[in-house]
This record gives sequence, structure tokens and C-alpha cells, in this order.
Amino acid sequence: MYREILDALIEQHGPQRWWPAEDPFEIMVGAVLVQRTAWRNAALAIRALKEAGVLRPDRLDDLRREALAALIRPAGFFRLKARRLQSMARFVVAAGGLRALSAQPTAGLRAALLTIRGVGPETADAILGYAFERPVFVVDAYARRLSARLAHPAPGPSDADLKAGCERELVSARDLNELHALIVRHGQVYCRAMAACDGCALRPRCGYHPERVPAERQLS
DNA sequence: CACCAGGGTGGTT
DNA sequence: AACCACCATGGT
Repeated sequence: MYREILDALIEQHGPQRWWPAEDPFEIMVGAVLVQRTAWRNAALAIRALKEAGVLRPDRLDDLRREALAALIRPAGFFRLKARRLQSMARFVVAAGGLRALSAQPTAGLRAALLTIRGVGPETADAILGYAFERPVFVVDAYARRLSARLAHPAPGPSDADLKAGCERELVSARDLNELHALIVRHGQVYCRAMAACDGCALRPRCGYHPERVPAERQLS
């Protein structure tokens, strides 16, 4: 099921090789900055952090919160995210760095990440998958929409079931990361650009925003 | 002008 | 457990 979706999406869009970042901590920062935000805007904030030379746990922790907020302004929710980034930076410092963290088993590391203010299930999984290369599937808005559409007209699986299903079938971090990246890519291409699924690799059982698909093209 | 983007939190019903 | 308001910028 998910393997076939992965293959179809690779065929259509090619390998994605996410996450675009130079190092694991940049991925962690990006995962917070992109929350409910277009990646373009998160990228502007990351660039500002790099230019200021503060894209490191210790430097981020030392910055004054107003100064950090000003730097990440383009990402939106900047005061909120400044606080979240500092709680994350402090967490990393307190844990003894990324090397120490990466020694933990996945389940424990996930639980630890979830104790950070502003890191929920999705952000934790993005960090686990892309920064720590653990075999987890990131259930985000795009994955949820696709899953709901595939199950239509039945109600889609819960987030937990979707995540578990993907992780059972696609065992490797590489495949799970690639599936998530491709679902996002696919969603960005077809979500608004097309009213329905013309040219879609998953035709006829795909579509985003089912409520926007004309009734005569809805799945029965 | 309205609507949306790779969520999470705290409070209310 | 299921809602809700809130957080805020930049693009279409």
C-alpha cells in the first residue's frame, strides 16, 4: 500500500533527498520555524540566523529573546517561536549536545523531545526522521489530507494508525523520509494548482482538499 | 481584500 | 475527548 504510493511518487517527482539543511541542529530549528508557516518564510529566518552566526545551541541559548525574535521575524509567530527555539537550544545544551542525544534509543529520544515547549508529535518526528535519521513517519497536514482522500468515503485512520502503518511497511529511515517528502511535494504541486487530479501519479484515488473537488469527480 | 502555509498550547465545553 | 482562540509574516 504505502510502498506502492512511494514508488508512484518517486516515478512522478523523482527522489527528494530532504531535509534541506547543512547540519542536524539546523533541521531542528527549521522544524520549529516551519510550524504552520510556508517553508519560504522559515528559510528566510534560518538565513538570518546563519548570517548572525547564532545557528548553534549555545549561541541561541545565550541570545536575548527579543534579539532572536527580531532575527526570525519572517517566519511568523516570531515571539512564540523565539521562546520555543530557546527552550530547544537549552534542551540540547543540557543533554550534552547532539552526539549524546543520538546515543538514545528512538522511543526515549522521542519522549525527551516531547518535553520541549513547542515540540509536539509532528515536530518531534520530523527531528527524529531528518536530524537523527530514525525510521519514523511524519504525519503532517499533507499526509493527513492524502490519507483521508485514499480512505474516502470512509473516515481515514487516526494519526497514530497512519504513522504505525507506514512504519510497519517502510522500515527504513530513508524510505519513510522519502515518502513524507514526496507527499509534501506532491501536495504542493497538486493542492492548489489543480482542481482535481489530472496528471496525478496516484490517480484515480488521490486528491487534496476533497471538498474542492467537483462532486462529479468525487470518489464514490 | 481574503485566504493560506510542512503546529502547538492552554483554556473551555 | 473534542472543540476553541491564539500566535504573525509573506505570497497569491
